[in-house]
Amino acid sequence: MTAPETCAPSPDDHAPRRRARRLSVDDWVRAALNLLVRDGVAAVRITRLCAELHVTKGSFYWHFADITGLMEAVADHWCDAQNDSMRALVELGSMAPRERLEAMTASLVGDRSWAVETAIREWARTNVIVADTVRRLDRLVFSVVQEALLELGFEPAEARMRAGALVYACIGFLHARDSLDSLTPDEIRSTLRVITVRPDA
Amino acid sequence: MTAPETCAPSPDDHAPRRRARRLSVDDWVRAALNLLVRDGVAAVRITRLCAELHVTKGSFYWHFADITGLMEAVADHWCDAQNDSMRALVELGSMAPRERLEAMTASLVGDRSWAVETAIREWARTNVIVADTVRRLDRLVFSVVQEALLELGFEPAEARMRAGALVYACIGFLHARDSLDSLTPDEIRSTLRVITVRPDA
DNA sequence: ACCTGAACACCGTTCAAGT
DNA sequence: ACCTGAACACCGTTCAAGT
Repeated sequence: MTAPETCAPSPDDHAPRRRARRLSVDDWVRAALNLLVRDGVAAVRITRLCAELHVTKGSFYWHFADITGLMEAVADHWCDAQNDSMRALVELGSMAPRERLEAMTASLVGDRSWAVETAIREWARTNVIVADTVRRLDRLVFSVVQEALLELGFEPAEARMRAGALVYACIGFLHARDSLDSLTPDEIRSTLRVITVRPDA
Repeated sequence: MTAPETCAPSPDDHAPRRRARRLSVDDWVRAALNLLVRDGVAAVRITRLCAELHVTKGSFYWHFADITGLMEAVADHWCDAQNDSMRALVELGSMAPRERLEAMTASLVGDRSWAVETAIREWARTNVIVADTVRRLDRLVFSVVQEALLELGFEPAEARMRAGALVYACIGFLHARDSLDSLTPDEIRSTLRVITVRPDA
C-alpha cells in the first residue's frame, strides 16, 4: 500500500512549494489527510487535490482507481499509525496502574493529533472500514483502562463502569474541546482523579 | 424562514409515497435532515433530494438560492428545536438537583434523537453557524449541570470539574455509542452516581 | 405560486499520447 | 513509470416557459 521513496531525499519535505515532479502514493495520502483535517470529508475532492499538488487529474488516476481508492489508502495509512500507538498502549503494562492511566489521558489531552482524531471520527460515521478501526481502537483503550482499574482494586463491575466513564469522557473531550474551553488541563487531570479514586480508600 | 402550510392538512404527512404536488420549505428541510442523518453531510445533494421528493431541480431553486440556502434553513430548523429543548432544560430548575441530573442523562441516553445529534455535530465540524449553536447548547448544559452540583454541596471548583466530566462523558457517549456497546443503560446510570456523589458524604 | 425542461459550467472518470 | 490533455457523463445553477 505504501510506495517506496524512489527519488533522493526530497529537499522540500512537506512544504507546499513548487513540486519536484513525480508523486508517490504517500504524497497523495498526505495531501488527502490534510484536506480531511482542514475542511472535512466533503472537501477531499480530486480537483482540489490536483490543484494543491500542481498536477492534472490524469496523474491521480494513474495512482488510484477512483476516489474510493484514495480514501482506502488514507484509511490504511491511519490504521497503520493506529496499530503502532495501540501496540505502545499495550506495552504500557509495565507501568504502575495509576501512572499508566495518567500517561494515557495526558497523551490524549496534550497531543496535537486531536485534529486528526476528530476528522477521522467524522469520517467514520459514513465509512464502515474506518468505523471498524475506530471501534477496535476504542475497545482496546477501554480494556486497557479497565485492567488498570482492576489493578487499583475496583470490583469487576465497578471497573467496567468507571472505565466506560473515563473513555467516554475522553472521546467527548476530543469532540467538544472548544465548546467547553473553560476547562483547564488541570481540571482535566482532576477528572481522572474523580473516576479512579476508590471512595473507601 | 418557515413557510405556512398553504394546502389542506396533507393526508400523506411524512410517508415517502407519491407526492401530492407543491412542496413547502419544510418539506425540503425534512428531506435534507433525513439525508444528513442517514448518510452524512456529503450526501445531501440537490439531485438526490429531487429524486426523493419526485421533482426536478428547478423546483429546488424556486425555494432556495443554492445548496447553502438549504443548509441554512436546516440549521435554523435545528436551532429552533434546540432552543425549545434548552428552555425545557432551564425550566428543570424546580426539580431537586439529583432528579434534575437524572432526567437530563436519561433523556440523553434513552432518546431516539441521538442520530440527529451526532449528524449535526459532524456537520458542525465544517460549518461555523452550526458549530456556534452546538457550542451554546453544550455550554448551557454545562452550566445547568454545574448549578445542580453546587446545590448538591460541591465546592465551586469541584462542581466545575465534575460538570465537565459529566458533560464530556455524555458527548462521548453520543459519538461512541456503538463502539462500546458493551455498556448497559444501568452502567450508564452508575456513571452518573460516580461523578455526582460526594466522597465525604 | 410552484414547477418543468433545456441549457451551461464544473467535477469525476477514461484513455491515447507524451517523457 | 508517471504525467498531460482532450473527451464525456454527471451534478449544481440559471432561466424562460408552463399550470
